[in-house]
Amino acid sequence: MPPPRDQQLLVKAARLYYEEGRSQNEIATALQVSRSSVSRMLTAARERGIVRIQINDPTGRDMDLESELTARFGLRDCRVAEIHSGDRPLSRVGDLGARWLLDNLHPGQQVGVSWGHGLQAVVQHIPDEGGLDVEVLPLVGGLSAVDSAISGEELVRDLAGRVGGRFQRLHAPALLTSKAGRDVLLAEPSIQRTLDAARRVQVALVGIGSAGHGSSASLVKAMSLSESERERFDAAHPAGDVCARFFDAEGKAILGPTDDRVLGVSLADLAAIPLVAGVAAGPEKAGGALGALRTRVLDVLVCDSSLARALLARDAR
Amino acid sequence: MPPPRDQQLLVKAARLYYEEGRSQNEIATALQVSRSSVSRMLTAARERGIVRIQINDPTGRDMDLESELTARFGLRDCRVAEIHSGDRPLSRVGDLGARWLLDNLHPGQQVGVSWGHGLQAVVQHIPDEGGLDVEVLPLVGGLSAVDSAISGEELVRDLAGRVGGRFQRLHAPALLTSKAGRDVLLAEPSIQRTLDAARRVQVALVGIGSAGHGSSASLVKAMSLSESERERFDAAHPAGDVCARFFDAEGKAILGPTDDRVLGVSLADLAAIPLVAGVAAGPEKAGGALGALRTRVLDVLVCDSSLARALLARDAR
DNA sequence: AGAACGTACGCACAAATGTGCACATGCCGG
DNA sequence: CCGGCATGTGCACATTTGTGCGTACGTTCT
Repeated sequence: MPPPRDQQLLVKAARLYYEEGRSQNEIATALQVSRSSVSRMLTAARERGIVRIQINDPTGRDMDLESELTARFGLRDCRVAEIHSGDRPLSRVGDLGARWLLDNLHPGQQVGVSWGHGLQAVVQHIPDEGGLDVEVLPLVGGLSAVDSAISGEELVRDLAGRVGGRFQRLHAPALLTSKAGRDVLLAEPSIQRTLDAARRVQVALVGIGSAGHGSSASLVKAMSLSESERERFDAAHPAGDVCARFFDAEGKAILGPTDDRVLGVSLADLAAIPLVAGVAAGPEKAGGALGALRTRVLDVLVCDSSLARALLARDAR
Repeated sequence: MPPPRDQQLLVKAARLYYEEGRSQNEIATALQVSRSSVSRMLTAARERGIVRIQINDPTGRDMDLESELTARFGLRDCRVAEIHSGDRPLSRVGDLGARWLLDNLHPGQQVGVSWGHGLQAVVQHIPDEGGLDVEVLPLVGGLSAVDSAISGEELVRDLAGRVGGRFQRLHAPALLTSKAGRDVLLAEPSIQRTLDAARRVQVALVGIGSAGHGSSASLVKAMSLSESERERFDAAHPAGDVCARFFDAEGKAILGPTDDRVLGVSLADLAAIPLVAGVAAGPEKAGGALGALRTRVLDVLVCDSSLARALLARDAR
């Protein structure tokens, strides 16, 4: 057999062609092969994945805000939906979130999701094509108390259906009325197993709650805090939550009874996940999103331009 | 001014050309423009970054081991140097590490580094070309007690010089003989500032120490532990360290006196950094590297094939 | 309004690229 | 040892792609 196509040579040809922009003729001379070989080598390089061509659609995105947010908050990636009057921000953010997820989720991986309107919007915008072979996991328990439209259970199943993957369920509520109650459930092998798997996902997609808005408000109610607990919680100045884990405006986790009654991954667990994306829409979420960014748990932010501007203004130095 | 080239159309053309492999003629018909316009649109798409072409050099890498490690330990990326008899593993790993860093470090970002032979090898393999405009920061204090060849101070300066960026110094030792001593230094504004900046880097590159080998051994000495402290430390079964932060074989951080005397970022700080890469070479590092992977602080591993195989064997399920 | 400019378009031609074919080379199995 | 068989190469030709030029159209400035 003749020597298998020399990888080294393929790489060299690809560099000359795609990076330095030389013609195949020049490359042929430089590498001492015929021009037609160069043509074939480049084809081989593309086929073998040595050359990767990806297209990145900036339509409807505000790249300036994206790079400012990326720099300011040390993010790995950022998607900002340009909102024109009349647009439904949530829908545009959902679209960008869906595209981000499809760009960053690779076959064979696991992905964890929380819940919320933002997440729901993302999942709705994922085309129902299947064939990705990923596993979808819930990062927190179910929420019966909150608006049923945004239940996590559904979201996990719907997402798995659309991308064409498997999923696991977490047969437990997200919020318990006591730490003891939560700990009993945590001891359940099936719950432990799912939660352990959730901690090991490669990609997590979470909604960002903001104090007093949407589910964040309902969450607090569902914990049925005593008066003193409630006071203690308020004294810590909660700014928002991710996966029902609250933090203040500086991004400091708020522990104590409110945290002990949550069944789901912790903020530290999230920090350990290689790629965590937060989704939020609307300037009223600025408080929560700012705190979330400062927890440094998020690697990626998907939001709309008005929220982006609010974040940059509030974080002004 | 006529409306700027329709982004939407550029994207559509790029998709048809690069993803579906249609000829420019077909695209011209489909989009109702002349073929020459299609040619120009594609050029524009490349210039505006809508189409990105990257080449990925698999030379000297074992892609099979890479994907196995990636899957097994939930990494975001992995580079495994194929070692043939006679190669110096460290040199090959350094080369891959350098290439990884150049692929993942973007202009305007900050990068944090620790120290060690592995890091030194990486820095040596970075071509002295400059023009990247990044800032290099030390993640831990200096090490005078350990082999001077691997001092972090030098590494930071050398790396900054090669990539052509700025750097900051941490005017303090990594290891103190008491927590009080460290806390005094931590209170220094200049030190606090640098360390704060180090916590905010977008990319971190760290060496992985393994208990009893290389600098890990010297580190313990330099802390001058009392007998009881030493016993307590050993009882926790240290498997290795990253940035002088020790952990056991399960990846659990080892706190206590040994940890309190370190001046540098913590494991939790590292977990919060969006992209952390660990570098290690040689199968004797398996213990430390396995623990490090299990801390889930690392997003990326750069190693050689013998270490990769040792890791997979030890982690067998 | 009209000049001056910048951008985009199509045509036609030149240059670059892809590919069918014939042939070389190393390996295997009878 | 010799005929497949698989892989790689160069040649010649067909197709595809890039680009200079003349033109059209909208914006801005005078």
